[in-house]
Amino acid sequence: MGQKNTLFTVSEQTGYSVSTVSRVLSGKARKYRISREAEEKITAEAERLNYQPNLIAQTLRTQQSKTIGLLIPSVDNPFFATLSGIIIGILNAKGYHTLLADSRESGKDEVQELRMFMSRSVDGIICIPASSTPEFHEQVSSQIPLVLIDRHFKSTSLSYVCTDNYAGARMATEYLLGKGYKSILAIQGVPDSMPNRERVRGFKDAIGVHGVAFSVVGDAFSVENGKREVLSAFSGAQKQFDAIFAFSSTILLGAIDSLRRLGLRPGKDVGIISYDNNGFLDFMDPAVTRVEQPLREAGQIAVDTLFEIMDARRAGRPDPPSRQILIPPTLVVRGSC
Amino acid sequence: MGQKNTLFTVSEQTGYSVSTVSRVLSGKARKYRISREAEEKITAEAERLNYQPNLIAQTLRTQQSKTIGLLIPSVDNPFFATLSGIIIGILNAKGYHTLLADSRESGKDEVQELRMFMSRSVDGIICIPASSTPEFHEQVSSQIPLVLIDRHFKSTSLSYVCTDNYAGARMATEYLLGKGYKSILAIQGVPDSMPNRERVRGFKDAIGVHGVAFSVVGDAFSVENGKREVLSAFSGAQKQFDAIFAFSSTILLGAIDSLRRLGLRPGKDVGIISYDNNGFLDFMDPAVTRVEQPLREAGQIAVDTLFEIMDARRAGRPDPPSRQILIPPTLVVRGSC
DNA sequence: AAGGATAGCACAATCGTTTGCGCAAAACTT
DNA sequence: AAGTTTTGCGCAAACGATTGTGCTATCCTT
Repeated sequence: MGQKNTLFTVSEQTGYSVSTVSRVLSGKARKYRISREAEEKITAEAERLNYQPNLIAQTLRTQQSKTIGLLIPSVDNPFFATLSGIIIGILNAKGYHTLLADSRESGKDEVQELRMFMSRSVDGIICIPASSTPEFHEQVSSQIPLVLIDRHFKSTSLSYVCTDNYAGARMATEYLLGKGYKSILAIQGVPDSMPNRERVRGFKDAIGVHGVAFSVVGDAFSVENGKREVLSAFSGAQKQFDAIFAFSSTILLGAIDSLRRLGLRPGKDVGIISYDNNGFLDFMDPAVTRVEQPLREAGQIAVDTLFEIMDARRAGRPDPPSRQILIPPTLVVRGSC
Repeated sequence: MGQKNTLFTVSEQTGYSVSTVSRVLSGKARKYRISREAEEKITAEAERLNYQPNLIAQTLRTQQSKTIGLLIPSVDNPFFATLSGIIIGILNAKGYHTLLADSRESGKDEVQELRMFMSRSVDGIICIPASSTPEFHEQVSSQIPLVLIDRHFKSTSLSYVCTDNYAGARMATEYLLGKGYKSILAIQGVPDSMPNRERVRGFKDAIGVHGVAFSVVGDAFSVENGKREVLSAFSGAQKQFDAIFAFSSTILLGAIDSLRRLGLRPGKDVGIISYDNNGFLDFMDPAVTRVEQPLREAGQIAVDTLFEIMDARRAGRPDPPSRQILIPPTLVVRGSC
């Protein structure tokens, strides 16, 4: 049942042509002056056959797939997973479906996946970019509405909605400094990504004013990276730090793990502050002071922006002015520093 | 660039017919005896034009979309999100893309989404079912290869790969009992779902042997549910428990939150054990003893099983024998009980 | 009763690919 | 030189839907 029945089946069973059936079933009966009688017979038969339109054929014909492509740098990262979940939920509610792809933090893979989205005629794309330059995204955007989320590019007309990572990192760092910490280790994520660069900038600017010791290390938003960097920074005759700023909760976990291995108590021997929202952070030992980002709001704005572009293009209007939004994050104070 | 160029464009530019171009570009040049010369010219021109096949048209014609539908009960639940991530990763590596949908734990929505998958001509479906009966899934399965994961139905020929929830819950409960706890509160998730039922059964069977006090409450795999049930079980003149078995890590968080509100120390005043893997559980206060499920293995088996069915059907062979797998979970002992 | 208006529907092209079949020219046979 | 085989490619149908255009009854008008 289901997929087997096409307009043609209904057409055969009712004696009406495929075109008439199509018009009735897509709600255009009035517009095309189809008789009540025909309308009822056709609707009844479609019901009986459990007719479902073939979205593939529909897409080919109308160039509208009711599908949005969502491209993220890593499905494994809980931060991206959470954000994806939020976006998928919003899209579902709008009757859109989501094709989810993973660029594995690789610019090459990202281009691949974007090409794929185009081949699949997605109606729009939401992307957390992995590339360091916006050229390809801009090309894509000229064909398919595209908005960036979480990460953006320096000079581009692409619309984006991110959180203010500079402000967030600066706020976190100043909080640490206010607590009297004297040497701070920042463990960063993917160095080239805009949020990371902004966080580094915020961190350094905050430090700059006070002139305490610091170091920025690391290269990935992963648990492994957190482990590795803490091990190499705290073991042996290395320089020691009295506080750590983890740029993501995954990094945080790795860092804590290594601290414990080294016999250091996170939050006591070493102050801890982190980026990212995660329900678990409140239940850790100690609960982690952190910079939270309003993800739901960001997701909503991204979707809204995307749909505005889509609507405009469909109506033949010019794109709405590029919207580049930085949402302020929040410092959530707990007991880890 | 990109999407605009079709076989027809390349055909026009090279002077060869659309069919020849198609055969060359889909690697069937040899099979159809296309001359080297034609092949080279066409390939070069396609390259130059940056030709990308239109997957929608391809799907319509070949009935193969290279897309798998993944249906989960809730994108918000980190457990499902993690499992989804794993599956999407595996599929990506196989060159398949994933349409991710959310049934919101509703049988109605699930049917909707499955219909949608059929309309979209997905090549296969992986599903964590929300319905209580398998009828519709079986209907779908007769049209599109489908395997269940994490949850299954009582008597069905559908293939599934789940973890042994009975064994897991029994193991956890026996561990609690071994520790001397005398009254245990089990906070369950969605009552009708098979994993939940199995866990309840494992819990009760374990209890049965020892005859200690117990209660099974709750109705959702959510933080809220955990909060609510602990509040109502521990506040006022209510019966008190000396241990809690949370059927998911989300429930666990809620439970801990309420315990703390009530001035009870999780792991000290009340023993805690949980279901679910989650990197954060090791960093909580105290680290949580839990039943972990081998998700990566489960995902891999599900995908493999799905592809075997897909291969068989494509080759016109009968479906391979239904594969119903229960993977044993692991008890990870920490300090919370 | 002849003419125009309108209602009600079907024809056929189209979206971009794939593929069975067939046809012409070249190459080979005897 | 006539027939046979092979080479190299194009025609056209098909996948399932949408939609501009046009055709035929019926109806109204006078």
